This record gives sequence, C-alpha cells and structure tokens, in this order.
Amino acid sequence: MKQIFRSIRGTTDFYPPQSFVIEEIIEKVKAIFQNFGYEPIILPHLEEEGLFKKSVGTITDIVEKQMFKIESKDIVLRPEGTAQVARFYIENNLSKLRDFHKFYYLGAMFRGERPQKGRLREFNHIGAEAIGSNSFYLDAEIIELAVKIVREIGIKDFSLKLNSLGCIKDKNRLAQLIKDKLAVYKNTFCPDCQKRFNYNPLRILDCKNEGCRVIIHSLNLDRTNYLCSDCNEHFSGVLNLLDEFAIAYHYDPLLVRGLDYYTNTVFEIITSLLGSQDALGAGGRYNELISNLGGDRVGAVGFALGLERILLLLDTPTQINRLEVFVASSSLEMYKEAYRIARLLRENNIPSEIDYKDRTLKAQLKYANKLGIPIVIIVGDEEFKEGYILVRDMEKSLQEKVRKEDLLSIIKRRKRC
RNA sequence: GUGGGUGUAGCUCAACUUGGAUAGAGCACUUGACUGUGGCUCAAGUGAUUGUGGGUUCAAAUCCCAUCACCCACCCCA
Repeated sequence: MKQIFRSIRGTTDFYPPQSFVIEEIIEKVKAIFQNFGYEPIILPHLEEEGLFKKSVGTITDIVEKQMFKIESKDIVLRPEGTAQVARFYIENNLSKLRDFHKFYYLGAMFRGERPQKGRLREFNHIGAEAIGSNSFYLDAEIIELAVKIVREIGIKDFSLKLNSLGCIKDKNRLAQLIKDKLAVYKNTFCPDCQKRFNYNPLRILDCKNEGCRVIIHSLNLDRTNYLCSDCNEHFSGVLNLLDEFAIAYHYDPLLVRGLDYYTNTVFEIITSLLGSQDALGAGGRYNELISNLGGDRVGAVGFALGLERILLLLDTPTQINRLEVFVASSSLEMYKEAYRIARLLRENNIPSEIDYKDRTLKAQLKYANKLGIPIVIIVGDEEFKEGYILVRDMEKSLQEKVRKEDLLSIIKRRKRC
C-alpha cells in the first residue's frame, strides 16, 4: 500500500506561476520599505507563549484558542509579529543604541483557525514597526506606507478605514461609555455581544449582527465623546496629513481592533472582493506595549499585510520566467555543443535553457515556445561544421545564420533592444 | 470553535436525482500529417483503483456512516 502524504490543513504550497508573483511582490515591498528608511529584521517562528498572553491579550481568540503550542513547553509558533518585535526590541536594549527605529519583516505566522479562503493556519505577514516616537507624522507615514505598498503591488479595489481609540484612559472611558449607554439593551444583544459586554465591550462596536448594529448606530458615537484633548489633537494631526497628501480614507468611529495593545490610531485596509476575510492589512499605534513587556515607555506604530490575501486579488499570469534563450540541437551529436553554448550564455548572465529529454528539434522548439522563450539558438549539424549557428527569433519567426564566434555578441545586442 | 455546501484525469466539468456492464468531454500532455524548425488545423495516443475507510446490495461515482480536505456564513483576523 502506497501512502500519500498530504499537506497539513490550512497550509498551502506555492509553485509557478504564483511563486513568481510572490517573489515579485517581495522585491517591490523591500524596495518601498527601504525607500522609507525601514530596516529588515528576521525573527524566529518560535516564541514563549507568555509573550502573546501579555501583549495580544488573554481574552482574544488568537491567544485563547488559536496558538499552536509545543506540548510540555511554553513555546508557541508565533501568531503575529508586533509582540515579537517588541520582545526583540526590549531584549536587545535597542533604545540605548538609538532612540528611534524602523523595522520591516516578511514571514510566516500561525493561527489554528478553521481555514477559509484568505484564512490559513500558516500564512505570511508583510509587517512594519516604527518604535520610539509619538509624532502623528509617524502615524501618517505608516498608513501611507501600507497604502502605497498595496497600490504598487497592483491592487485596485481597496479602501482605508481608520479611527482612534485614544490613550489607555480614553479606551477605558470608551468602554465605560458603551457599558453605561448600552446597559438597557444588554438582553437584546446577540449572544456574542452579551458576552462581550462584560469582558470586551469595545468589540460590540464592530458586531455584524443587524440588531446589534441598529443599537450601536443609535449611539451616534464620535471620537469627541471619549478622546482627551491630546489624543484628539494627535488624531486630527493624522487626518490633516492624510487630507493634505490626498490619501483617501474613511473615518469609522466603530472601528476597533481585536488586539489589546492598540492605542490611539487604528486602521484597516479592506477590500470588497474577499468575502468575510476583507482585511488586506491592518495596524495602529501601540504606545503601551513596550512598557507593558518591561521596556521603556516609548510610542510605536506598525501594521501587517496578509501576503496570501493580496495574492488572491492579483491576476495570476499564465507565463512567467526569466529565460531569454533556448539552445536547441538538431541531433544528439550536437547536444554537447548546445550544452557548451548554454554554459557560455549563463556565464554571461543570459538566462538560458536546453533540452534534457532527447527531444526532436521540433519538440524542442515546441517546448521553447511553451516556455515563452523569445530566442532559440539552433545548433545544426551542417551549419556547425561550417562554423555557423542559427539564431531564431520566435516572435517574428525570423532566423539568421551567424558565425560561432559572433554568437555571444549578437545575443547580447538582441537582449539590449 | 458553530452551522451549511462540495470532493470524479494535471485543470474545468459530465454521469449521481431514479444504483447496472469498458466512468465521458474540453483544455493540457505525447506522437503523427509537416520531409533537421514552434504557434493554426486535423488525427491518434497516454492519463482516474471517482478524497480516504467502512457499510447496504447480485451490483456503488451514484444510497448510508465515519474520516480528511476545501468552499460559504458565523466567529476571528492579515
């Protein structure tokens, strides 16, 4: 009996052409991050369980039931990046090195959710964290950066939502305000919201249940209801910058995020094309996180984009590789010459391919055509003996006979035009 | 985690309702017509123990149970 191993639930294999698209995304993203002064970090997939309990919050689903834990050790596969970056920042005393840092990272995160389209158990985040400043310019920059990445990757259907939760005092004030004003409706809420009412009243605000929404809208909630003057000023500063630089946004006073560490600015980049997994990315400020985990009290902002969700919105090209030349041989006797030519081209950084399956010339051309390779060099028995090699332009269907010694320069010239 | 749907060649699907003999088609792939030369057309060929494991039956892709995976909604979030 043959045993076929299958991929683990909620994990995906990426292969061409999709894998090429991912590589392109990564190249673009890195260039943009570096343009904005963000430095790469590569952190482990394993972290202590307690790190996420203390930062993301024990009442969140992520920590409560979605972490992959290594039995008998308090070690988990990281479910998100921000808390980890905070741990890394504190552990290495980076505040002593410099009082301001900007980092970016690309890597896998793990959450034991029930998989759906755009929701995997192992998925990749494109993340950025800027640590050490309370300036609202930084909030605006990080939002602009996230939007820019999404746009430059080629996504058209997306929008930006943002809100401010305020400082800890403001957040508590908002929670109390919700409790006070909604106490009368407590029994009419959906079962989820009845639970939320006690342990996480902010989450009532983004409930999808129609009944709950009607009640929530009747609050006519606005940030001026709970933000202190400093936090309100900070948020206005962010909005003014976005206005000034024409970054389209929608202020949504009902936007709250599921992770405990957020304070002040929170935002989401959403799309209408992914069903209920509509967040392409999200982020916000977390002014208390570093100090909660034992570091200095420094302001920080960050975001994460979901690579796989972005991928779902991009068209997958049918043909994508970087091969420029296929070296075909008219007979097996010429194979070694073809191999020699391919080596020469590769030495000169001209991506080249040859046949490895003893195909007929016809089949080799067909194969080159299938790979979308623009130039085929044909090593023909007769021509080769006379010192010539054939160069065929596959798009124009033109073929010329060139001297062996001129081959490289001719290919190089073609490559330029 | 809750509720529902789906699972048939590499891909997209048909046959399932009403069980019946070699499970069909298109695309893709290989070969040939085209005589050392791709794309178009035509022809032939390769490729499926019907997700997996049980059960009912003379007989199961088809009915039943279990299991796995994916999809949709909820939940959650990127």
